Parts: sequence; structure tokens; C-alpha cells
Amino acid sequence: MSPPTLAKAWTTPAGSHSKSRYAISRPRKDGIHLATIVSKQPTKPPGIKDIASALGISIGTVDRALHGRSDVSANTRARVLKVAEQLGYRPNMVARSLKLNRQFRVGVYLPRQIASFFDPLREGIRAAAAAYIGINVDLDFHSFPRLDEGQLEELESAVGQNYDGLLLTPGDPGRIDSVLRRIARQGTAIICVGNDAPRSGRLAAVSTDSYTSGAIAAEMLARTIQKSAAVATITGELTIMDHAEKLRGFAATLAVLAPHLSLLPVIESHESPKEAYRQASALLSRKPRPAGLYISTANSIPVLQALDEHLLKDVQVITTDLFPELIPLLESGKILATLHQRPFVQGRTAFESLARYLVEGVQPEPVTKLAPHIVLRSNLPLFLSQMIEPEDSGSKDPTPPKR
Amino acid sequence: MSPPTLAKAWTTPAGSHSKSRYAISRPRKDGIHLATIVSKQPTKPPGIKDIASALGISIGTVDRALHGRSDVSANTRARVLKVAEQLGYRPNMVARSLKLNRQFRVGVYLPRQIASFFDPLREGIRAAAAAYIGINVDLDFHSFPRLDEGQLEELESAVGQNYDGLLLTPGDPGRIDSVLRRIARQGTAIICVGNDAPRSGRLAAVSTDSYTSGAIAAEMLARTIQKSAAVATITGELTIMDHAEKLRGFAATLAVLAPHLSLLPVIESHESPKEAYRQASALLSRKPRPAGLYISTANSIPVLQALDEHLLKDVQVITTDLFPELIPLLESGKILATLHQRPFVQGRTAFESLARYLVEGVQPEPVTKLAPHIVLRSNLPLFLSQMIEPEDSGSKDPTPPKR
DNA sequence: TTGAAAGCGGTACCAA
DNA sequence: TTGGTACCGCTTTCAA
Repeated sequence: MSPPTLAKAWTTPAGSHSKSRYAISRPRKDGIHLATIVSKQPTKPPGIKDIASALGISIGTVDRALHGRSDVSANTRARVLKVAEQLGYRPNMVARSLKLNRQFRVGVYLPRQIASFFDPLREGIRAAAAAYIGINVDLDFHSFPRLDEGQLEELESAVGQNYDGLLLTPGDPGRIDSVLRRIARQGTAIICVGNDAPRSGRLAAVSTDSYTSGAIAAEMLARTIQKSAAVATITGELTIMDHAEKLRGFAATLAVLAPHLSLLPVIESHESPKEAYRQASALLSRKPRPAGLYISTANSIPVLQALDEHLLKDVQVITTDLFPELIPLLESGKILATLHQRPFVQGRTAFESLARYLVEGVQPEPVTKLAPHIVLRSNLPLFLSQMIEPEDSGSKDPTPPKR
Repeated sequence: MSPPTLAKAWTTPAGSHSKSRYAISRPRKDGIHLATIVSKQPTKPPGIKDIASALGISIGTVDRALHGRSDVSANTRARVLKVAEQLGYRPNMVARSLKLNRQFRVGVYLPRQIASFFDPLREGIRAAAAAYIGINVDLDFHSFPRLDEGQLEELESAVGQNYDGLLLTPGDPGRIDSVLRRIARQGTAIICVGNDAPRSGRLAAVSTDSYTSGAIAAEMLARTIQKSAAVATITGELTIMDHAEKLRGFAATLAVLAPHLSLLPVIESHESPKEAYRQASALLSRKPRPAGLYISTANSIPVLQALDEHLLKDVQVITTDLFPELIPLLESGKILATLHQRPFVQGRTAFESLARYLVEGVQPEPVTKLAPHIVLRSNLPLFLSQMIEPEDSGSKDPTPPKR
């Protein structure tokens, strides 16, 4: 065995193996002109082999030292870590994943209703999974009618599955927290998407910022309705965090920005189209008639129908989400704006967080709040192309790219 | 040599190796209940070895056949392709990149001004490069003072570099088209970001939709200013496509949506703060005084200063981009909205397109138009966290994740 | 406590 | 035209 030597430790410039090099000749603090070191040949990043040969030890030992495994003398470990740092060693993720060749099973529990939201959400998950190189993911999609119907039962069956990861939109947190906690205790990483269940033991949550959604609606109505008037808001179910938060944001912002607008009592449609229609009709028959209306769930069509039947043309309406029926209404100006919750991006983001956690052990942000997109008549076209993704499930060309 | 056999072709269910399996027992068109096939053991995707042994040939031959290389008999090739399809073969990108172990050099040519836009753009590129597993990228960042100062010279030096890829924001297309074409002819993949140069031979372009930015500004002013009035717009340089497009969108939308608003002649600030201040002052001294103002470049501070000095409090202002100085103005309502061009996302997207092209040969969308974010007082907080990314260039922990 | 070597799934080279 | 094999960087097992 040759004596330990650092001879090779300087084959690569000390410091981190920076991804960027400076081509501009600019003196640094240490007086070195980096430009003079720059070569046109990209330098290969150092590997465990380089560390091993620098110290005259074997790659096996280097690996054990880097991973802090037992059975390495404190001395060697220290020397390995030092050289690793000097060389700016970064593990080659490609080699690692090839060797480990891990398979992950991820359960996805989303309702069928409301399709305009959950279909693109599923697509986002699928797209992210397909694009993620480095692991084999098996996505198990489970569906049930609605958030408040069938989720609990479906999730019960997930307990035995021992998934590596779980993606879901929790309905009423109080009811499913306990199942989720059981699943989490089994070692399944749970990520909530679209809505949060903070006490469920979930790893992270991805959603739009509900409070801000409500606040935006209030601000836009405040700017658009300039006379003294009343405004109303229709939501789904105030037990659902997302809905309650939207109302809070709406009311709070209205109070601050629009002293000239008064807020009528909130209406809960319980996500039922019939109920929404009935309640909206009642609202529009009473006095004072609202000059503005914020519909904070995707269940807006029955309300708009009631509006139409009451011949109310000058009510400023703000809706939620984007689906085909809204397009002509935005184009004609019957709807002032709709707040798009970007389900595709939510799904993609949620999957990516999960994957990074499972593969690299990176702890995700506990809460990611996306900014909702404000869709107006003028920017509507930009969102249409995303929306009309056809259900093309044909398999891609299985042959690799020719070159 | 054993006779060719398809014996093993059915070890995996025929059809594509689908990433998703159905756990819900639901009859399909062919009458098969997929749930009955589902096993809890994730199935390992087929590799070239499986194809080879299914046909009783060597993996070398399979590889040649799959890649359509010469020196394979038409017969074997056909059989290999058929079995590959039956097995749902998808090449393992991880193994491929490990073997090929490619190094890419990417030149990034962006101006220092305007920092609030180009700094996050650079960050987006860096972040995407760091997150992209599968290749080693060397990013060469080149900077120059402004879009219209130094870019051409800097690019000239890129001709000899023979980069694999190039990311840049083209200034005046007429002036740099020819350099870019020369670089493109050398085989460098060029992606424009932030602004397009359609005739430069670039592979693709990523930007916000300029026309729509102008249109949004017009729509918002149209809704907010309800009396008859004049509105004005201040841009940089109409030779820059992005600026011209914004004006077109603004004017066209104003004409359609706001018959009560008249558009004053456009003002070009030539991206000079002094010039912007002078011109804005002149504008505000003349009659009719505009009731609304759309500033379509990030160079808005001098204009706002002029506005302040003229004691015009009721002018509705829409600005472009987001930087620290705008924050208090949005919070206080002096600015109605700012149109955020999402430079970070632009940079990330541009890099990802480039990487997919270089690695997998995937032709990117020729033009990607992002929707600008409409930043109001109410949703401002959501964007602040993104903006204040400190200039932390310290190297990350070089040790791999312990597990 | 350490070294040596097999092998993950492709690619590419040399020999047959 | 084909088969056999070394190798990419890392992890892991078996021996020493």
C-alpha cells in the first residue's frame, strides 16, 4: 500500500467544483485571474476514485467514510472528508441511481369531481413522473366521486399498500387525519396538494394561497365598483380550510381597501349545483342587490345561470378556476376575472417534491403557496392551450432518439 | 446459436410499460379487470437484455438494431423492434447517461442591466442546471453593460468557443442575427430568453407574451378609469420586438374595450433614466393630463418620480417587472398593478428546453409564451419571497445525503 | 478496519 | 453481420 498522499488533490482547482466558470478576466480577492485558468476542455468532476487515489486507499473505504457508515476509523474518515471537500466532490447522482436502481410506488388519491381541477392535477403528476429521470415510479391512481364522498374508504385500503409516497387532496381534515397519520407512521411520505391537512403527519403541502385568492377578488371588485354598494360571496363549505381562508382574505381586504362596499352574509352551496342555483336566486331577489359577486369554488355555472335569469347585467363577477364553460363568459365580459388555481403546476410541484424527498432525502418546504393566475379577457388565450390538453394516452415512440 | 424464439416476449404484459396501474377494479373494453393483474411488487421495466434473450441474440445486436445503425440485417432489426415494442421497452436514461458521460458547455450572454430582471433570470438558469441530473453542464456566464451595449462584441468571442448551447436575450435583432446565424451553423443550439430573434437560426424562444402584457394593462386601466379620459404609455425602444408588441397589445385592447379612453402618442425613453424623467415631466405638464399610465419597461422609477413632483395622485399607473423600489408603491396603492415577467421561470424553462434537446434530442416548442403575473397589492406578498433571493454563492454541502 | 470485485443497463469497440 | 466484453461511477458483498 502506498503511503497516503495528497498528490492528486490538486488536479482540480481547490474549492467547490463550480458549475460555472468565469470567462471574463476579472481580478479576484486572491489576485488570481480566473480567466487564465479557464480551459476550453470541460473538466471532469472528481469522483470517489480521485479521492481514493489521492489518499492511496480503496474506493470502498472512501464510500464508507463519505456515508458515515460504521467500520471506518475516525482518522480515515476525517482524511477522506477533507480531501472530498478540497476536491469539491459531489456524488454522481446518475451512477448512484443506476446502482441503487430503486423502484417507488406512489398512491394518488383524487376525486373525479371537479374534473376541470383534478384532471389537470393528475396530468401534472403524470408529466412530472414521466420527466423525472433517475427512478422508476409506479403511480397508482385511485379515484372516488367527490372530496366528501368516498375518500375515506379509498384511503383505508391504502393502509395495507405500504406505499413509498402518497399524493392526495384532503377533504375534511378532521375526518381523514387519523387514517393519514396511520399511513404516515408506516413510513409513507404524504404530500397534500390543492388543500392542506396540517395535522395529518403529512410531509408537505402544495396549493394556491387561498387567503390571497380571496384578497385578489376583493381588490379587483374594489377597483371596479366605484360607487357605494353591496357585494356577496358564494363558497362551498366553510369546514374546508381552503374555502374558509378565501372568505377571510376576501372580507379582510374588502374592509381595508373598500370602505364603500359592504359584504352580505356568506352563502354556502355545499358544492351542490342545485343548492348553488337556489341560494343564488334567493340572493338576487333580495335587497340590496349585490353589485359584485365572488364565487370561490369552481361550482359557478348555476350561479351565473341565476344571474342571467334575473337579467342582472351589471353585476361584477369573479369566479374560480378555468373550464370551457367560462370561456365565452370571460370573452364577453360577463365575468370580470377568474382566479386560476394552476392545478397542473400544483400536481407537477407536488410530485417533484415527493421525488426529491424519496430519492435524495431532501426535506421539502412544508408549505408551498402558489400565486393564483388572474385570468382576464385579455390574457385568456394564454391559458386556453394548457386547458385543452386532450386525453391522449397513447404510448410514446419506444425507440430511443437516433443520432 | 439457439434458434430465434419469442418465448420470453411475454414475461411482461404486452403493450407499453405503463407508468400507471389501475387499482380500481373496473371492466375495460376488452373485458379484462386490470385490478386482477396488479401485483404489489413493482415490475422491473424490460431492458435490452430481455429483448436479447427473448430473441436468443446478443445485446450488442439489439443495441445496433434499436439505434438503426448500419451493419444489422433488415430481418433482425425488424424482429428486435417488434419485440421491443411488445415488451414496451424504454431505454434507461440513467444507464445511458452514465455510459456516455457527456459534458456540455453552455454559454450564457446576458446584460447586467436591468438587474432586477436579469439576475433572477441567471438564477433560474443556474437552478435548473443544478437540478438537472444526467449531464455535466459547464455554464459560462458572460456579462456586458446593457442590451444595446456590448452584446455584439461579447457574442463575437463566442463564435470560436464552439459551445454546445447558448442562452441569451437578444437585443436589437437586426444587429445580432448574423452572429447568431454563424454560431448556429457551427452546431450550437441557441435558445432566446426574455425576447426573441426569430430570424437568427435560434432553436427556440422563451418569454412572456408581450402583446398580452400590453393587453392586460389596457384592460385593467379600462376597468379602473370609468370616466372619459386620456391614457399614455412609456416604452423603451420600439425597435425591440418586446416593446413594440406591448404597445400593439395595449393600443388594440384599449380600442376594443375602452371607447372612453384615448391614447396619447407613445413615448420612448430609450432605457435612459434621465430621458424617461424628462419625457414624463413633459407629458405631465401638457394637456390633456393622462388619467392612466402604462410603463412597459422596468425603467419606471424616474417616471414615478416625475409623477410625484407633479402632485398627480389620481393617475392610475401600471408598471412592468418587480423590484424593491416598487414594493411600497404597490402597498400604498400608488401603483395599480405591475406585470411581472417571471424571469426566474423564464431562465429555468429555457435551460430545461436546451438540456432536453442536447441530451435527449427532443425538439423544443419553437416559441414558449409565459403568462405574466399580475401583481396587485393583495397578492404582492406571494412574490416577495421569490424576489429577495440573496446573492448566496457559497458552495453547498459537498457530502452526499446520509441515509 | 480495509481491499477487491461484482454489477446496475446501456454503449462501443474488437474479434469472429 | 454478429457476439463478447470493457467500462461509465457508485454501492455492496465477501475476504483478508
